[in-house]
Amino acid sequence: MNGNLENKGERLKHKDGRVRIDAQRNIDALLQAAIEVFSTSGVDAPVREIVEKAGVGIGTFYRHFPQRADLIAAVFRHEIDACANAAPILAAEHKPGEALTQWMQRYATFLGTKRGLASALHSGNPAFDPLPAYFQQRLQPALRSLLESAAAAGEVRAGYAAEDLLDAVASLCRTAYEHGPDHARRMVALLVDGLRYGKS
Amino acid sequence: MNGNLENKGERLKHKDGRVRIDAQRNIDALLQAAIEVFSTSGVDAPVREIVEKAGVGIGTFYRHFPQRADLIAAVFRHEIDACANAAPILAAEHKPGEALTQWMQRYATFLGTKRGLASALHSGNPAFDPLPAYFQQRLQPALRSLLESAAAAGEVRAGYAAEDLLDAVASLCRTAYEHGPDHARRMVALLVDGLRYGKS
DNA sequence: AGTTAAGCGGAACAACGTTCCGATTGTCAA
DNA sequence: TTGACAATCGGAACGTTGTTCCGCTTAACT
Repeated sequence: MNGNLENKGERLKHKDGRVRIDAQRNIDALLQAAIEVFSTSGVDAPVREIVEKAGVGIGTFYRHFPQRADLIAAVFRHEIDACANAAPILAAEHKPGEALTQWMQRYATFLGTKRGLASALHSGNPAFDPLPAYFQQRLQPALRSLLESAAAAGEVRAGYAAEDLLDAVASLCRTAYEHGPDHARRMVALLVDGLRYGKS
Repeated sequence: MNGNLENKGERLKHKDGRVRIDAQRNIDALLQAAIEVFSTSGVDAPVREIVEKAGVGIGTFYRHFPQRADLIAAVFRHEIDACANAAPILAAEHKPGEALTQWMQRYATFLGTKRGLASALHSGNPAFDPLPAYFQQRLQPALRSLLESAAAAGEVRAGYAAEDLLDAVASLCRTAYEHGPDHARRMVALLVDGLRYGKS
């Protein structure tokens, strides 16, 4: 996770290709405020509440996020990034099997956070269209790397695709979270232990 | 399905316990308009669009449905009633097994219509709280009656609870409708044929 | 027919997403 | 350093929503 929460993609600004520092500062402030407000008041929170917490004007908001949904999509991308970036960090701090276990729980937590966003994703708004692809593109390599390391170390069985595991945990969490977060954690742990079967 | 779309439950009006006929006429018009507008523009259609189609004022709307969600709930209840009331009619017109088959398709169609409402149900609005119970209370006896008749006639196997079948078809339709309405119909037909196994 | 309260209609309010534009300010050339 | 320009900023203002309010109308009973 880099310092700039969002580089505004590849859009070029001003004379050459850089973004003005005040603009970048406001973008960061807006994203940070949105993360906090969304977690407290949900994704339906008014734009004015976010801009107030960020300390910027409404016009500034709509300059960087032409539609409300663009902000939600940006927050979503940011959280995907944070989850994906956690993989190499965990891999460096723990043994391969333990890193895999912890990342799976991290992923499950992310899915739990995303609950409010799930219905927004299926709202048909075009702003959310690229998100599922981005989801796979970022998370799949992250998990695959952990998976291969753990398999190479002989801590888990090989032969399970990252894509399938991501889907399995996602559908597991969708129903499990209705029985409380603890239940979801146990089910995910159970799944990962299944990968360990016959190895430890 | 009776003439009055809605009797406003057990709420008593005027001197004794009756509702003024102009009020009842407007309630009927509003519900009828809502059914049409919801099927065209979805459940997010503006209140003003509904009252215009019904030919009444906004004040009249909010007199009978204090919140927008109350109208949605009333439409939902009405469609549940229509589905439940179809059971005895089908039972009178067809042989028990055929009546069961047709009602299941009728129920599946109802579930398809309800798609837009599904997300509204999980929105946390208290106006929708009593709906799931009403759903079971009305549909369960309707199906049980058809089921017992068909079993008594030796056309299907006995021993399957109405509640379980309702849930099964519901979850079947939730995923099947993403592959087109035809697919959902085939899956439901397949399930009912399963009940016939060894009988025809 | 007269009385009364329920019902009616729509202007008006509050909150929302979004647009617009004059004032501000970062950035580059000289 | 300074000037000039364009990107950026801020918030007033617009259009659309759900909802409230209240003077007028009318069904229903005596």
